[in-house]
Amino acid sequence: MKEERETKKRLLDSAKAEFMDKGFEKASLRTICKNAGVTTGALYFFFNNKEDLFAAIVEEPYKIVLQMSLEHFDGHEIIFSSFSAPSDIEAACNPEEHNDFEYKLTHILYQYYDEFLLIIEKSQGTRFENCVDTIVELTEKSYIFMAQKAAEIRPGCRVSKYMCHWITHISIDAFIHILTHVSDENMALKYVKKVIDFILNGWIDLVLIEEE
Amino acid sequence: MKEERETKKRLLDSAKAEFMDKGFEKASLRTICKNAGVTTGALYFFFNNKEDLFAAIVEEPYKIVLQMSLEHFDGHEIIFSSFSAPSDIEAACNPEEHNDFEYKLTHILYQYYDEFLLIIEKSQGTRFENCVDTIVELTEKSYIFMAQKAAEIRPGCRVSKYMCHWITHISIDAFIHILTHVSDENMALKYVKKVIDFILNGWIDLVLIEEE
Amino acid sequence: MKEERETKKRLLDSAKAEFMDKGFEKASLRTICKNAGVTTGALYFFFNNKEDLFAAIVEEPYKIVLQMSLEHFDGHEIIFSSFSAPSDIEAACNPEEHNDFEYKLTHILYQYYDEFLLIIEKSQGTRFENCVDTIVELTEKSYIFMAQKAAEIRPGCRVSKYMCHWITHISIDAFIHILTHVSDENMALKYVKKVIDFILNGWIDLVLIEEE
Amino acid sequence: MKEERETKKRLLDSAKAEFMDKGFEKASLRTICKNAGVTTGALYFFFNNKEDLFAAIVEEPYKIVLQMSLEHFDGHEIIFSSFSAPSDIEAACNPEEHNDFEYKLTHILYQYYDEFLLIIEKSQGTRFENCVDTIVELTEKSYIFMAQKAAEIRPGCRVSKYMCHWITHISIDAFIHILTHVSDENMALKYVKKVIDFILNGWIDLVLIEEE
DNA sequence: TATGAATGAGATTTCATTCAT
DNA sequence: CATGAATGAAATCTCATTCAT
Repeated sequence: MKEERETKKRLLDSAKAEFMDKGFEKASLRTICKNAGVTTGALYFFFNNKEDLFAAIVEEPYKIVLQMSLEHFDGHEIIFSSFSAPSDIEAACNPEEHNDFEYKLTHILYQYYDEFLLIIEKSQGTRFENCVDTIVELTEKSYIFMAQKAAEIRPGCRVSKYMCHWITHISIDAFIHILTHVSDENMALKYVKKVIDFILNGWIDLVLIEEE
Repeated sequence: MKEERETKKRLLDSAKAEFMDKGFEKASLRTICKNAGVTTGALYFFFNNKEDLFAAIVEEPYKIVLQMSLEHFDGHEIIFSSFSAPSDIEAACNPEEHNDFEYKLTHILYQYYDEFLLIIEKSQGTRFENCVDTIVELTEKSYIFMAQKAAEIRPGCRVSKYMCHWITHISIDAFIHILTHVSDENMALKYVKKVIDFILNGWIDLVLIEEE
Repeated sequence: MKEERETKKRLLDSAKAEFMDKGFEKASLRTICKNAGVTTGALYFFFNNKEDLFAAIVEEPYKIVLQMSLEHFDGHEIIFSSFSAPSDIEAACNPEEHNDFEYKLTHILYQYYDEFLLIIEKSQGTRFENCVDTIVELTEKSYIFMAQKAAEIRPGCRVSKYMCHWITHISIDAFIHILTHVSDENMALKYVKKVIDFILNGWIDLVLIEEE
Repeated sequence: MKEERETKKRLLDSAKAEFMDKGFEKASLRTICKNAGVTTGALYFFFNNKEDLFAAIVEEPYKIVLQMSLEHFDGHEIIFSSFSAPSDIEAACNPEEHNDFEYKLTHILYQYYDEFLLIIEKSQGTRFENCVDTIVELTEKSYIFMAQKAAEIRPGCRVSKYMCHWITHISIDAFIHILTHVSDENMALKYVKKVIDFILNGWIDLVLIEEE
């Protein structure tokens, strides 16, 4: 029993190192098995194939973030739906409101540091290669929703879909950039705050276009 | 003579399609040759190896952009060096000043649309895989230089290296995002302008940190 | 278990035949595998690469001879160091003294007949291609040492390094010549003896030069 | 006309360098042509194929040596045929008698230094790969003839074919060894003399076997 | 004389996966 | 639970040679 877990764990550790080193596609199952001290056959007892092995490493952390995001943005929409006065939007753009989710997200990212690096930088060739896009799409809806609310209040303005997409993209990309460039979580939190400020400050003018 | 060029051109076209489809590493020389209607040996008459073939497609466009950027940022530093009054920086941040370079750059990117897509998204495994980083590094110097000038004028402030890096990153990344999401050059130009406005508006507050 | 060994053995046998036939470089792994009745992939389960396959055939016999030689010549130098009278050298040149090592060597060579033929004549392109030179270098030291002792006793004489090298070369080459021309071990032994006599009779005059 | 010769000469020079560097089989015609400043097609105007190119470099020097040897050994046999007294053989073994041919041979070898190195060390895969054996066979006849004459005079003795072969082998091999280890012709001549002395001194005892 | 394009067969090596044991 | 053998297809690259121009 113990040994069983041992072997599986050794395989996962070895795989993590190999995937991190070479990326999914160039990683060699032979090497993974050799470093885990088992033969290739053993690997196929625990995992169905190469991608399954990769998934066994990254899937859980990814699901956590996905779930967190879904819950957050679902809540978001409910709040936005009740907006009526311009001041509501301003309030929603108040950075303080954001700290909670973004900080929790940052914490998760650093908790599963290796796993998210794998998803972000080494997942090409797996079903995780578009995870970031998925998160972007999910986040995008909120931005569009908020932008539309803002547009209703500012007459003569319409929402630029593309700019909503871009601002979402850099919002998510900021987390990735910080994760891949800053190893200390506390430092990361400061940068996250700075970036949020920067984005919230300017985003409305960016996504709203004055009709000609 | 004509046929000669024909074959090389057919190979380049076929290669472009295959690289675009599968990326450099997964692209198959066999397939490229088959689609070009020649044997693999023929390919090696024109190109030394797989990477050389890739380079034959993307090198020239890349060199153009690199050269353009070098010249632009060299000129930049000269201008910045002469700054003395705070108003100079404000003037430099005036979006109008930027239009020239950024618009020319955008034009080049769309002129060699396929080639830059290859560099950006399909060059992993070649010496072009870090081209974007190279451009970022090159651009970063200007941002840092400008930020330092701004810090001299605002007492009690210092420059955040990381934030300079990030703002450079999203500046360059914006071009990439637009190129990969917007196929019409005129539309792209509008977006470029919007993004520049957004960045120039907020960047100084982002890169300057108040000393505690 | 049995089959396992069977396949590896079949591969080694097939490889031996192919290397013998075409030499290392022109030998085809395809052919080796085809004749062994397996796919090329199978070969790479047992051996890392072409050279590893070659080494698997010849390494052990070579190590035996190398080890034997090292031990023999180490002992040699100890004996020589104690020489004082001219008669000691004469005694050392007594062919009877040599029989032991040279006969054992001959026996080993014939025991691994094919393997040594491969090393001697078919190893170009492998790390074994200079094995003979290695043995020559190793043997040469003894000749030089003995020659110097002889020179001390004959005043007005000095040692010709080149001639020491040449006599070593033909000493070793004699074994190779016999191995490649005489298939019967007993016959070979007689020839070895004859050759040793011939060399020992004349070598001192050959390697010593009268100073002018 | 001049250019024509120029091209052919450049090809030959380039080929000589490449063959010397890589040996016949690993030499690349592409490289040879590139270094000669012509295309592969041009090579095939002057030479029929790779081997023909090699032959164009080494054939003449080889023919000279072959012719010299044939004449020498033909003359030899005539002389030997007239032997009757034991003293005749002793006289024939007098090293002075040999100087003439061996010295002339040495001179030729050094005159075409590169070419003979090619034949000796780099001709594997061409029809010249057995040139040395050919010369040995040719020389061997003389040794056997002389040995038989000697045997007639020493009753109870017979000739060892193998030993005749070996002594011939080292006689020829000595020239090769000197050529490949000594670059100065005058030094080489001294070594040739030494070696001839060594061989002539002992060879009769070597090739004659006392009948049991 | 010489070019330059093209052939076509060959080489070694890598790899995820399967399966009987 | 794990072994270890084996598959089979694919990969890039090299090369001597040919031939129309």
